[in-house]
Amino acid sequence: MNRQSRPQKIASYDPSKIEKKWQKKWASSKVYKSQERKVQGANGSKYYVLDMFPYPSGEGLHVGHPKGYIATDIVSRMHRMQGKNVLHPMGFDAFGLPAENYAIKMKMDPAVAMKKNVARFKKQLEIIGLDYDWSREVNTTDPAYYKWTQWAFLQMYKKGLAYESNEPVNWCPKDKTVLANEDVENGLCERCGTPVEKKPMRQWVLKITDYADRLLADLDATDGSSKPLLDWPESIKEAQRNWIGRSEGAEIDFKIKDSDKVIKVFTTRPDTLFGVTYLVLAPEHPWVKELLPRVSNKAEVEVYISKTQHETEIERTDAKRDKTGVELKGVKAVNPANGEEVPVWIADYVLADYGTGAVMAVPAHDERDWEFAKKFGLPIRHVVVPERKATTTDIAFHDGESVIKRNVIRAVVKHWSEDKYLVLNWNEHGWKTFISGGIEDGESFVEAAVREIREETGYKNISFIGEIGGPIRALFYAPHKDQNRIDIQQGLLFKLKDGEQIEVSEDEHKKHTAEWLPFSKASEIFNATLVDQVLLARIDNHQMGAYTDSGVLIHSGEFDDKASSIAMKDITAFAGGRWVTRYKLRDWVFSRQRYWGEPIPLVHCEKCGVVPVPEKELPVKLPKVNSYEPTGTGESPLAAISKWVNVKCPKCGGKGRRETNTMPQWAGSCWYYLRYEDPKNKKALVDPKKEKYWSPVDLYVGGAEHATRHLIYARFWHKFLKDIGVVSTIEPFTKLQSVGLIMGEDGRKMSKRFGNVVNPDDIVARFGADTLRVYEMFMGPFDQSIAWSTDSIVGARRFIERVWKLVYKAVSEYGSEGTRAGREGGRAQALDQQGQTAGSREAISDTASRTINKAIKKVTDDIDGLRFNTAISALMIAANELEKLEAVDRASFETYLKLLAPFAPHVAEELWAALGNKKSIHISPWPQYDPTLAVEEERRIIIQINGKVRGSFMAKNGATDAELGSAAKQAPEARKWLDGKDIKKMIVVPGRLVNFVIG
RNA sequence: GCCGGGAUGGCGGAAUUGGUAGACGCACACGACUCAAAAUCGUGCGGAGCAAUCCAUGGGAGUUCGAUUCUCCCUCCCGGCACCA
Repeated sequence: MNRQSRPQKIASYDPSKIEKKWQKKWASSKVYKSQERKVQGANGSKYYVLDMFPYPSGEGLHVGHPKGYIATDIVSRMHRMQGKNVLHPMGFDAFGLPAENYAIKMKMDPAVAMKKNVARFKKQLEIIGLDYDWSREVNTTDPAYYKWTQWAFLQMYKKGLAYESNEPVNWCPKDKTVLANEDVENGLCERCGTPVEKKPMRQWVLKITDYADRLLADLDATDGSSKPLLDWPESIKEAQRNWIGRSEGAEIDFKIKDSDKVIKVFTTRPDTLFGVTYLVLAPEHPWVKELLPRVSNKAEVEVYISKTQHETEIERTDAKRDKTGVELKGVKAVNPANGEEVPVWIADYVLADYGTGAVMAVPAHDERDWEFAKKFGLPIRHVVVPERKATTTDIAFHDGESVIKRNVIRAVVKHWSEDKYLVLNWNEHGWKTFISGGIEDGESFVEAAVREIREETGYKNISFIGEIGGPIRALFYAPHKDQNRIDIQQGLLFKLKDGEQIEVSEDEHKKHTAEWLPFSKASEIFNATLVDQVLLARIDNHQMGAYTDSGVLIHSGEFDDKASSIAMKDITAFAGGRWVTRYKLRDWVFSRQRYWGEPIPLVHCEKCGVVPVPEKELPVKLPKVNSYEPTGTGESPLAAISKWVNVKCPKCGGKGRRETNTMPQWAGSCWYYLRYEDPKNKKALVDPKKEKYWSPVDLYVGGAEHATRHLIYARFWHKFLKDIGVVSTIEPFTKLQSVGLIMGEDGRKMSKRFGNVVNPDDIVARFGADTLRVYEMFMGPFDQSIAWSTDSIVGARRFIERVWKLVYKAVSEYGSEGTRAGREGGRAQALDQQGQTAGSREAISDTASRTINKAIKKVTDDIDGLRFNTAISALMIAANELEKLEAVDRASFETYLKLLAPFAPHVAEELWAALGNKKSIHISPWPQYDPTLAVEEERRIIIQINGKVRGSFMAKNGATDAELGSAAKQAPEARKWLDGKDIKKMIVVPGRLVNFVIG
């Protein structure tokens, strides 16, 4: 090829020259504007791609932030080129603690600090070349925006979903505000890490629990077909399910003896009701105060209550901590199932705000109750036991024979010095079993066991270690007595002090001999009923405490012998209880005692009580104050501005006082995605027509850390807005994709604290925005956390430069030396002007178009599936293949640029223009995949011998199995293995492989 | 503890109705160009072995002609929930 004909006019790649130029041009020509005229278009043609809008902190962006924005940018660009009306907006979420704390630190007005930060963020986003429609920008701190946040709150208030409460709530002493449950992580304030205290405070609360069932159920809803309504990562759905924490169970009333009061308990295990041995109330339970006068140890109880009140959440909820509690002496509760009187305790392991604040304690079947009972010496009664049935025919239950029920002990005896167990070897049957026997009148379990051990083995110095969990029910046939037996077998663990023995009776000796079996040989123990195996497993796994699984009921009156799981509802009914559903989700504490948030639009009137601000007076603007510092008094700094606070009551005109609490950080983000659809509307939150056109969001991309806050809150608001007719869909976000973090080069989280922050501006300056974009998308699977590597980024840059050079092949090799392609935008010459033979031209363009065609499919599918790393890989492969060709026809190269355009919009646009195109590549039509081009004439067929790859050969497409088989047999690699061998079987996978199975 | 997701070369990662493991990129080595270096281009690059070949997708079993892919058990890592009755 004639290299001299390379056009001189295309300069070498210099991102700093082209990127700003195109960014300006795109903005001025409004390439990305989601035009209103299209709002009238067919509904199917819209595509709404949304990023979780940033919170403009003072630190600016690091390279991890734009990762999600680049992804949505790529997706939205492809959809735009595919002819859809794309909505890809951006805005800022700027109310709340972090911004306020930053402003206080910098001694600035939060509003001023926010403006500065927003400007900086926007600039940082701009240089990356993102295709946002900035005409739709929203900002949650803009009064024109928060007017509608306040409006939505008022609608909730009117529907009874916002209520005032004085319950104890999470209080952060450092940030001096109450926190929602969601803002507390392991008992610490999510923002500052300070241990959270429980404090009764006046606060506004949103009744999100009213929506708990819908929030949960719609996670698994389908869209009418079998497709899930929410195409969300399973991990996020699961996090929400956990957070909502639905559980079904029974509410059961325990009467207090000599009182008309009733203690309601909530339990998920009403089947264990007959095993209740005491009740426990939360120290805050309202009855505690009322019962106090009749409690004989009043002082002790009061000390305990005040102690628990002074604990932080982290102390209170530490499960590893020893159980504490105190009995309300003199108070008895009556078990409605059996009329038994049981003591009543208070203990801080029972939470006041879950269930009913009281539990029925069944130590035999609940680990916490077990621990508590052991510590305070309370009785333990087993009522649910696992069942084992003999299965071998000789000892399986015989139909028709009589059935005997017995209480039996099984003694597991450890050797005094070795890791061995004492078993009986039954002469007649050859069984090895643990020692067992019935209980005689007046004997305890341990006494019975000690007697049996002595009688059967002669060992006499025995010490008791403990019960091996609860009893086990065993069903089997005893051949020597001709009877079916139902044994309730209690396992007991012993250890011998020494080997001293007494004489064993002749009788016993005939039956069996004692033997020591090492633990490793435990499988030799006769296991027809499996009871001994269960005992060993319990010892091995240290499961000697509560039995928490289901099983068969005992000591349960008329419910004996029934399956516990089936008896649950019957026992509930029998005890006069109710079947109920409970959630872990708590109502959303919605007020903050801080300045920087939306004012809550309510007025407190001496006469009328709480009065909502009339809608026409919205927004209630946040006034300027002299001091932003939180007061810590339970009032926000707004309380100090008497001009603002003191208003006329909207209802009676009398003296009123504005609510001074503000909304939490998460308020504005609950509905911002709706405002983008109609950002300037002064009359409504969103115009119903526009809402109907754009909603729901088709793709939502953001951090997984929002799983149990923003994403639950937003779903809650959305469902409420649906209920009042503001929105048309039951869920806001159809598809959700979480972004994997970009870690620092040291593998730690990117943070100023670790000094490992990489600034995107620096990367753009050094390598260009296109390189940054390609690199971030190429790093690995999009949702995975991967460490940044400035070393590896050169790969992305090299790739772009190789594409840049490919343009020479496209414009010159077929063109004359007069080609003016280049920065002047001269149009490339048509293919056939140069002296090439038609045949080779065709061959080359055929190869090129096949290469491109493959890439079209892969790139399109991968962008749709958000597999950007493999899409880029496909682009690299295509570039490598094009490079090998002597020339590339223009059409193929232009198609290639289109595929590249979403990833590297500046380079693609520059080269596109260099080829003479006048309109932006970003509004050119997306290429179509041609399946006929994918059909190849020949394919490589793999030869396998016994499943191992031994060679390959080329075969015509469409060759029959027989043809492939004989061709494979002829191949030298196959001959080597097949000669002199018997071919037992031949497997042909058409178009793939031939496998010979030989002896 | 319960639930969800993972584990593949020196590194990031490819590979799905079970069919050539390691695509693509980084790093590295050698070669070309250069006075030299950088850049660029070319070649190689899982391990062992001169080779034939063998071993290899966290570990162990199983199903199969054939397993990174399916089943069971185990280990470790990440994430969510957690004294929620």
